[in-house]
Amino acid sequence: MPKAYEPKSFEEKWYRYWMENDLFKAEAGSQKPKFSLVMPPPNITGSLHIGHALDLTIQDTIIRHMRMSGRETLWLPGTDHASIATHAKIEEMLESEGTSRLELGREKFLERAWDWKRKYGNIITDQIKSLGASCDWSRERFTMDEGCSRAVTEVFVRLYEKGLIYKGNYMVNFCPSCHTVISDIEVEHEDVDSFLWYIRYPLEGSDEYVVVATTRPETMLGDTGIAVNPDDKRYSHLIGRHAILPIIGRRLPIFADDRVDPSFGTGAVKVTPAHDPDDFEMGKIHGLEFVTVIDTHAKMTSAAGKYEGMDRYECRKALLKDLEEGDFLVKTEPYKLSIGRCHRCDTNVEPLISEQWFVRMKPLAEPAIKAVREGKVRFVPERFTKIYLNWMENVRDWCISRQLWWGHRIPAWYCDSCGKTIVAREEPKSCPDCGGALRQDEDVLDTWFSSALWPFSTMGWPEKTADLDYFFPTDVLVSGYDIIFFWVARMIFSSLEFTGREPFHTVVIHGIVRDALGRKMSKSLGNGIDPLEVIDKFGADALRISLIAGTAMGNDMRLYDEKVEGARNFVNKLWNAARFCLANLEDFSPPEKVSPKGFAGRWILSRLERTIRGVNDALENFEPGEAIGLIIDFVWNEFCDWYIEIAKEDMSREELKEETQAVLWTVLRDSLALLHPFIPFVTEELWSYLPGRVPGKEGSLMIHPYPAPGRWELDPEAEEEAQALIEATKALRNMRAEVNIGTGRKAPAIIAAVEPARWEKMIPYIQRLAWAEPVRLGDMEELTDVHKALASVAKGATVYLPLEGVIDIDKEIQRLQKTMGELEKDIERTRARLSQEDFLSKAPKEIVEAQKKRYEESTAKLETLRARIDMLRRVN
RNA sequence: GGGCGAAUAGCUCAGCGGGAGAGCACCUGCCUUACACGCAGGGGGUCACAGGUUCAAUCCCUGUUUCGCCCA
Repeated sequence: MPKAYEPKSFEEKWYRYWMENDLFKAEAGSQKPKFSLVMPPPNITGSLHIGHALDLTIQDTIIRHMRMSGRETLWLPGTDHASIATHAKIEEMLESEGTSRLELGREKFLERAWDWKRKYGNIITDQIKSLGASCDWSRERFTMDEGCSRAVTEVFVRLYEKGLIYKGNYMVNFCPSCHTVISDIEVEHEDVDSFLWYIRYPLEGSDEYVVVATTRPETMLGDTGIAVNPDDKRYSHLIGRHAILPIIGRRLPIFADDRVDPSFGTGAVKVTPAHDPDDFEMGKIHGLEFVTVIDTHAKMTSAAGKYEGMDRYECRKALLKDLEEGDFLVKTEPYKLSIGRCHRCDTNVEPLISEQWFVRMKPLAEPAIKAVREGKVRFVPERFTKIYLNWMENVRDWCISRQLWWGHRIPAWYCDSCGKTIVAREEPKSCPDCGGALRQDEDVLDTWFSSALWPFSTMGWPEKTADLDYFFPTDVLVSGYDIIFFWVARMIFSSLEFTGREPFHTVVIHGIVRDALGRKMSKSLGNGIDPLEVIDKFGADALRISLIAGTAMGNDMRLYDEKVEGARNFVNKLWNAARFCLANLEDFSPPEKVSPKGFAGRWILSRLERTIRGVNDALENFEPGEAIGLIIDFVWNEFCDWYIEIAKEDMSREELKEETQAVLWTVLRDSLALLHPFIPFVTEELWSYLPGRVPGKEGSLMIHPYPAPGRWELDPEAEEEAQALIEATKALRNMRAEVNIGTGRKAPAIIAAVEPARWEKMIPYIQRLAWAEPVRLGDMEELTDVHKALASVAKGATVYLPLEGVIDIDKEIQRLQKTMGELEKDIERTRARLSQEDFLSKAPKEIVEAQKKRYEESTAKLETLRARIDMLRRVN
């Protein structure tokens, strides 16, 4: 075995081993209770980023824990076609080849896209493997594969037939750069510093004018009215009159509408029904003309007159110049305004009127709200429930069509002769009404329309399959809070609508991984951390620990090298602890039953039991950070720091050797098992060296039972004895450090105990742990005049460090007084508490008892110290 | 404008009604035959502020401040 943890030497080997032995493979219809998870499908365009690594690590921890706990587990992986992103990628590629999708045509374009998918689409799945993800690759799915596509069509047709999908002309968000409409939640709002331009509109048949303020002057070319608030006295005389649109010369009716905020600008607003959502509403109500002046490429249309062909911002510049020259521009003032940007490309979104497909959300949202309210779907942490409900309760219709080619093409056909629309599962040959030729809708569906079906489309829905029957509904869904609306919410209502079941009963929400400075990782900042590089440098297990430990579910976390380094150091510690154990287990074969007689063995097993209980509790509550923390603490600070050191002593004693071996073996075995869901590679590697491991795949740690509560005896007496030993050892080490006696250097020690008999067996350990030689044990009552020594109090004993030569009495008294000071503070607090009637009567019994015990122990220690100081003073 | 989260050691963060914790950093001493990716010892905190509930508050409630996020 190598002297240090070298992840590269075994990670690949074990993943291959698990795969070759089908250990990730789930069996539908198994006798065991099932536990299933679907993996949020990563994008085929992307490579594994640190957010995936976090998401996957949490899932793998959960699924491995459940698998070891005896469940038939399915973790279903797959990838997402990512309509916009992939489409853009292919277009980019075509552009670099000097061609374009329009030149190529739809069919050729799709061929290229599929080629691309086949070539690069699996990069990410291979990367997932390097993390150790134990998902069932035999069930891997792709949102555009045959089955998932059939589910999409089925869902579309059913919703359409139910009247829950409709097509219509509405104001939508158009991304001029992606050149497609996007849904409301794909628009990101940001406050930016801009201006408010005040423009003078002359009144018809008069020298007067009305001044309107606007944040988007270029849209004025499409103005078809002016609105004021009905209660605004300043403008009531203008209602019913007309203004003349500068430059264009259009007559604009002036009307009242209570949507107008009188405190905005001058209180009079220009109305551009074709380019603003509020104006769109007003335009419909007041029967205004709709003049589109900006097209889908964000260029000015012919209706913009001389500005035709200009980009919207170019037009703004030119227009403002013209307005100024024509004396129409009254003033410009700084203004903070909220702009909408495309989620994917950051381009300013353009509100446009366009004919698109929508999902009617209200009827679908209702059951989805109910399911969460009734606790049938539970969010962890709970606070995300409110976020979900708030969104679902105010959800607007979902625009699902996209002006792209890569994706699920909308199963709608139009008859050019009679105008009929046919929505069907199979392509119709001709118009059923008039027999005319049909043409399919050019658009594809929003990617999220297909991922919304993921939990059941992947299991074969709408067919009745064995997987669906056995593994659906799934149990848990793990996801980041950034896609609660995009994905989680949509899966819930889709599943309820089409399967009648909740897709999962628990949604575990995690935060996002940030850089060392707490910044969100982004391509533009270039601050992304590549998980593969981290794995290469520190190992997958180290990365996994650093993503899980020390963070609470739902909170953001920072990641940086020092953190991973710390995690790696723990794995190395485990490695070496195992190396020590194994080196001492060469002639050992596991016994039927392990029940140590010595206090040390009883102690560490008792601590192990407490750890097992804590870990199981934490995992049940989806607190993997808490769980791994408990194990690390146990392994490092109890097993390594104390038990192994004690075992070194016991191994040298023939009568204790066998028992000690059994304990070392047991604690190592259970620790590896406890750790396996978190750090699968190194634990499986170490497991393979463990005596008693069953050969073959049955012996894999992956399927070894997870340590469950009740495995070992709690032994408060042994814990107390160990505590006393540890305290005495620490007291001695402390005093030695005080007078610069280096570690390893032998120095005598004296222990004056209340019950010396109980300390006799401790002496060899104290000798070893505190480099004490010789150790003299005496009765506390009798051993009171130890001169020329430093003293410390431990539980039930005074510990002396005798020194040759003269000790500095004043300094020693000072040191003891410092300890006394701390004790006094504590005693005072407990004393005050214990003297309160209310405390004694109202506080729980255990608390009162604990306080009493604490008071007594502290007072005893204080008394000892006081006596010691008196003695020193006397001698002096 | 509405909602959510954070505020705890120099830094990063756990904890959360009864003794202020970890890792890193820092200081001191050690290559002690598992581990220097380590060992031993140490310093360091009015748990943001102000009220309230309680026998008891870092933890629960109310308000305030600062920062971050989501929604409109």
